[in-house]
Amino acid sequence: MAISTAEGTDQFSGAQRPLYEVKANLFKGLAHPVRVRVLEVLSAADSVSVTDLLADTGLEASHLSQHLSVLRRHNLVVAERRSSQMFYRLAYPEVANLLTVARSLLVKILETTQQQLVSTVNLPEIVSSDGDDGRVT
Amino acid sequence: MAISTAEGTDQFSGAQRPLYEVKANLFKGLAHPVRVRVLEVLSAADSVSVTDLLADTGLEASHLSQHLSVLRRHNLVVAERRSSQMFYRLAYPEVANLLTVARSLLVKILETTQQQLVSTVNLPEIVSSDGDDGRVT
DNA sequence: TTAGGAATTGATGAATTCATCATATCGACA
DNA sequence: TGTCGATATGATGAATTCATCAATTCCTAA
Repeated sequence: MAISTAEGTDQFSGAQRPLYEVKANLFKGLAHPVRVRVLEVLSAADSVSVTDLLADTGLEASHLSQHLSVLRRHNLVVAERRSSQMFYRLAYPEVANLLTVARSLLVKILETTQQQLVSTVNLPEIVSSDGDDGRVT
Repeated sequence: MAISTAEGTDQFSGAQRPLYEVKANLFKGLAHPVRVRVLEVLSAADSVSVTDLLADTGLEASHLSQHLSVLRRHNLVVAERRSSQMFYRLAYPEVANLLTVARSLLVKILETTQQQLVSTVNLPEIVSSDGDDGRVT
């Protein structure tokens, strides 16, 4: 097909990558519930420790870590060590914008398809730790 | 993990799907260069025929069709038959917004990571048909 | 009423992503 | 300096997505 994939799959593989490939790759980075959840949590707080994220998501540490690694690789988050813990935050406020706009679109779509939105409050097994008021982001 | 996947992978599988899963699923629908490209083309025109999309992308018909099917399943586009041809358009203008916001984020990211944006004009094998001036969307 | 163009569907192997487990690194502090 | 808590990395099989090819449906016009 016309759309080359020869230059690699991240967004750093040389100058000649078409925008739509880079864009698709960005969406790939967002295309997992755990990663979306993490970004939502980070959108609502300046900086969150991995420990807190573990509590929030109920994930196994290595599993979360892999998803954080994906988010880092996509330059969506940045990590910083503070003494013994790692803290993550959004790399750019625009990441939160993207989630917000995605949500608006979803509202439209779900309205039309007769679905009801469910806030994150009633969700199975997401342990709500302090600071998380369950608001829909 | 805490995040259930038992309810299916589209956005229609019952009311109890957490927002972050639905959102992740939306991003999955966008996570392919062909689909992004198609949405970009549709963002710039009211309605485009499959024939034109074929010319634009250089894809094999069945391949394009599968991606169009994904976009339909995700409610991102709607199809309409006009005599012998199928015409596609964005299901909601918000779809275009999402692409625009994604682009802004990408500009930020690529600025930081020293990458240069490349317009779609110089891309290999994308046949530029009438109406497509190669502008970056 | 059938031939042909336009588009979709189905099937298949290849490639990618995911979840899980085991192991490794890094830093604080005893 | 050795050990423990915190996090990351590596390896593996399972699941999903992709690309390609063949077959099918739908429409139009001869």
